[in-house]
Amino acid sequence: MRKLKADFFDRPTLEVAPELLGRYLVHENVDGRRLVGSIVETEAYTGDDPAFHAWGIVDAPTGLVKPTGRGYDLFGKPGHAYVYLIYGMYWMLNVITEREGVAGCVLIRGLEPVEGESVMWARRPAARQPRDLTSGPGKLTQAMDIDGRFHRGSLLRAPLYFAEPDRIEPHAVATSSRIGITRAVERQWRFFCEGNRFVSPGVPSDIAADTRRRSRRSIRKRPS
DNA sequence: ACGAGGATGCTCT
DNA sequence: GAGCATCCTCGTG
Repeated sequence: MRKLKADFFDRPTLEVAPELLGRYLVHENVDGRRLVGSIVETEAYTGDDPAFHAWGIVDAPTGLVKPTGRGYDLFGKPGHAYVYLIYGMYWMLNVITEREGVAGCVLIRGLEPVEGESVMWARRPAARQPRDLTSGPGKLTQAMDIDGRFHRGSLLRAPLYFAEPDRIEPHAVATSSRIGITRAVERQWRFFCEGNRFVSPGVPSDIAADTRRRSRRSIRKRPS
């Protein structure tokens, strides 16, 4: 099992995101226990992307980070971690993509446990069945013991890194709109292993927006 | 099997 | 003060 190197991530984000499927995320814990998951779901975010956190500090046509941009200096450092807290509770793990100076990253949204599953059960008390352990971006960071201490760190070496398994399980790659966003919902930038139980249960944002429209209309039509 | 609502903290307006 | 790349619990069928 070889670690993925910087050149894997030093490419267009829309190439990296689907190719991460079937590859491993490995956390070598301090107590020597290894937590390993096979990636089954990812999302791409780029500089030319209104849904991206770095939108606004990026020159939209080129995707280049403006030199005046505060923070986000790590964009353009392929293979590094962009980790942030969402809803005050859950950590999201992204890996930086693209060449130097260009903004982009891939959100890891789903893992299939490969090693250390007993540790994951202990870290995820709400889990009722195996799929509850890692089927979502917030769940998998809890299970894998990933939080803000990894922000800005390298994901090319221990304790946290990506790896090429001895054999990649055959899988069909499906796409959809990304989950939980309100902008650029028409972009089909979510990639997942079709039929895999560890894909997150969320509804793609274009479908969710359509469902909301329908339910509002039915309320309006209801006689009073 | 759904659906609604709450938790909770950081960033941006 | 609002919004957020989420998850969990507790209702109702």
